[in-house]
Amino acid sequence: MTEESGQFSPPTPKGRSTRERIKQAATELFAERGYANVRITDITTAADLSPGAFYRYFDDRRELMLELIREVLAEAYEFARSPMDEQSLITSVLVTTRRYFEFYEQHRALFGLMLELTQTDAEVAEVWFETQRSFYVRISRSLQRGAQRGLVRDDLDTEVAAQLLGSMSEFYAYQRFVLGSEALLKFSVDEAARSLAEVWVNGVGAHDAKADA
Amino acid sequence: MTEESGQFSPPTPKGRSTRERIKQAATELFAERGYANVRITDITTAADLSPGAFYRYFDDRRELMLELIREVLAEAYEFARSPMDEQSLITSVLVTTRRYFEFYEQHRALFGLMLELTQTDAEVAEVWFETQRSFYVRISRSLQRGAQRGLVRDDLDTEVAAQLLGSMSEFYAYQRFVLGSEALLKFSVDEAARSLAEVWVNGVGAHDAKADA
Amino acid sequence: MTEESGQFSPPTPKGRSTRERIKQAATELFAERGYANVRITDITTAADLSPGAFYRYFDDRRELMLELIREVLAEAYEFARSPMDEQSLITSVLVTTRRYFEFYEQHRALFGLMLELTQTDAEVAEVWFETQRSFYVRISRSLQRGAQRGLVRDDLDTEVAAQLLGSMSEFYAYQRFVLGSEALLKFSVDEAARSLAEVWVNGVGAHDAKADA
Amino acid sequence: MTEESGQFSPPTPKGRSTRERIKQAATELFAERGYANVRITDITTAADLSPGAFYRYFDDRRELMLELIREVLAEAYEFARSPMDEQSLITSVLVTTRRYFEFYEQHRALFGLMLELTQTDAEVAEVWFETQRSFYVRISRSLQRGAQRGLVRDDLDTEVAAQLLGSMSEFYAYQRFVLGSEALLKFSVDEAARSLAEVWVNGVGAHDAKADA
DNA sequence: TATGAATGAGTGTTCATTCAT
DNA sequence: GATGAATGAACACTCATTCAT
Repeated sequence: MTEESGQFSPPTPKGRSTRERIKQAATELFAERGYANVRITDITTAADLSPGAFYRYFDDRRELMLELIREVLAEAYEFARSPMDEQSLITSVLVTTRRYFEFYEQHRALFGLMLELTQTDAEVAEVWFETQRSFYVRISRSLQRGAQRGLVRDDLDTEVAAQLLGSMSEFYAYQRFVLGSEALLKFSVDEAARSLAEVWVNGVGAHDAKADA
Repeated sequence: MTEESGQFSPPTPKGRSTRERIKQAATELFAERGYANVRITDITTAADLSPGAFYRYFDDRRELMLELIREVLAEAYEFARSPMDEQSLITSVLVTTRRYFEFYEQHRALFGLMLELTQTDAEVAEVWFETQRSFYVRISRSLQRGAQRGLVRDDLDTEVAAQLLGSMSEFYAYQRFVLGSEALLKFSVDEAARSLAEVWVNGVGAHDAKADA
Repeated sequence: MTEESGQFSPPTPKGRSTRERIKQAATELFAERGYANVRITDITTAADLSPGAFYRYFDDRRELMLELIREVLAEAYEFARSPMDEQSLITSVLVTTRRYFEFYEQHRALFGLMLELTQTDAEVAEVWFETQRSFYVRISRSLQRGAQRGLVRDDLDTEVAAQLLGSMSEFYAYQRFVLGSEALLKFSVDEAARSLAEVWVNGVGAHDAKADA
Repeated sequence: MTEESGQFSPPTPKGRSTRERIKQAATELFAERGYANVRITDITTAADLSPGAFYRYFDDRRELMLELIREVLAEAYEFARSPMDEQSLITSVLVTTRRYFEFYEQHRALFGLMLELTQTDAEVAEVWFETQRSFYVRISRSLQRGAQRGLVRDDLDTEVAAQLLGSMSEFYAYQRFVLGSEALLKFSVDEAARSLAEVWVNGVGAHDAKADA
């Protein structure tokens, strides 16, 4: 009656599978119609359940949504913390970018959800920012290492640069995988990843720029 | 019965001012709470009107929202079409970026609205994409001119590059001005603009990269 | 301010013409969509007026409707009181029926209105019943005269017969002119009138029926 | 999204009984006040339900109304198709008329509803016309058989006659049972039925009319 | 005489949520 | 664990009506 902390863990296998079915159904529906346009009964119907069943597993739609987002961001966080390959800068960036795009595409439903809700839901914003931070930190560190080895301009503010470069990847992925922006579809994901790596590496690389000649 | 297309144009000054008041109130409320959390009566109350008054001027909340977004994007479109200064590449990018950030900050309420809704509302997506396209075209052309003058690498795919660079600016602006992301606030807008211009120019500039040495 | 009895009589010619325009527009709209589906603004729009103008001439929609119905029924009442031709019974009935159908067709909009509203509006029912009564009286008297001359069965209850015969004409007219019932359209109005007169005259006529032989 | 055609069929007995309660309550209210003056909350209140419950069983007021009318007309249709007694013409007509009046009186609420709405609702008109058609066909056939046996004038257009005679019965019933027209109440239903049968039989019977002597 | 802006009560409808079965 | 009936607050939207201009 009065238990209200944390998420409900069903004791039986049947219960656990039902809970998963709800999450699965919700993910698909959110992707199709957006959070605002999905009713709880839509979810239960899609999961082949009665309306009442929902409340055995979640308090409300928001709780379910938060759980979904937390899960994907936790995975992304791990992803961001995995060791960076000690290859050449451009290869390294390329590999990372490709993996990132793969991950983003696979979870596009939830990334879309996140972007629909960050402005409105402080908790969504918070978990997202936290994950971003870990990405930015990772990029920033990588840039610092590059600077030490003379591969990266040493006058570069690695923090801002990391934010900018991260933004570029994330927004490109958002537009491509979530919005399906036609303009971007002219090029393959791989071409985009390659261009991105080039711009990135050049953007921060040490060299004799002629740009302002 | 008969399709009423286009928007209602009040014949009297009083009507016109009321219509504007509604738009103003709505913009503010959308910014504060997000589209999904604003009721029509919230808008009319904020505009000091009775609920019914809304429907004299708009069919529904969506129509109003679309008009707001269309307007700001039309302005942005003009902005994107204004001639690019024939200065040095980096100065040019810097100036443009600053102006873009200014514009974005000033209209952050509506850009936020747009990002909340693109996934859900096809018409929002469409007008936004169209505006983006004009930005991308502009950037792309500018890169081509740069390549002809030897300022920009000639092996660069200017279209993808334009999309990537545009993405970087837009998402940075979104995170900074709409979400108010703390991580970004460590640096001033001007620093960000400067870094962005540098990364950008270097990213595409002709030079002797040492990155892969 | 406090004048509230009877209907408003506009002092100026312009006012009078506007009042008529409203009545005209209302009649047409009621015919097209039925009373329940006509808004006051529909009427004023059709009459090329602003919503407020309506209230200069009528208290509300019901008052206007009642006036329209009263007018047509007053005319019908006069029609019912006009002297019956002293011709042969069948010719007389035929002529009357034809005239009745003509009148009904011409005013089908208002007869339809009446039938939509009698169940609901006691005043409509009352004025209609009164008019019917005068029709029934007339038919009844005519039957009595016929009986005196040996043209009509003398065992006939002329009152009930009058009601039945009146019902037949009125409902036929309603179905044909108001509802436009397709089934009835197979025959011309004239054929229907002729058949009606025959059935009628035979139905009440003195004769040696073989029906129950 | 997907068109939900047909009516909702509650899976449990409780649901079925609630659905019936709504229909019952609606029928009574429509009879009392007319369709236009019955709110959905009036119905749910009368059925001892909350407003929302209505929508579990019906899409809107119109759907409910259509179902009620369809049901009564389906029953009437069966009634009209039941075999005609092979008695003397007048007895046969009398018996049928009495049964028809009984049926009409019993369902006066819905016949009233029908007449309020035929002008406005094309679907109501359609189902009504169809039922009428079956009545007319039946009368027409009966007249044809009578003509073959010499009981009915052979110069009679049985189709028009059937329409006229049907109209007479139907409208009489409408005025008497739905409107409760005072003028008609002077005579008992039985007297009316008898007179109607007489007029009817004489109206179409073979005989030596003196009417035009 | 006419306009059109504004009102606000009234109503239909949705949907998260509860609960008896 | 699951159902589905029922609730009722919330909200969108309509439209008769008033009134300053």
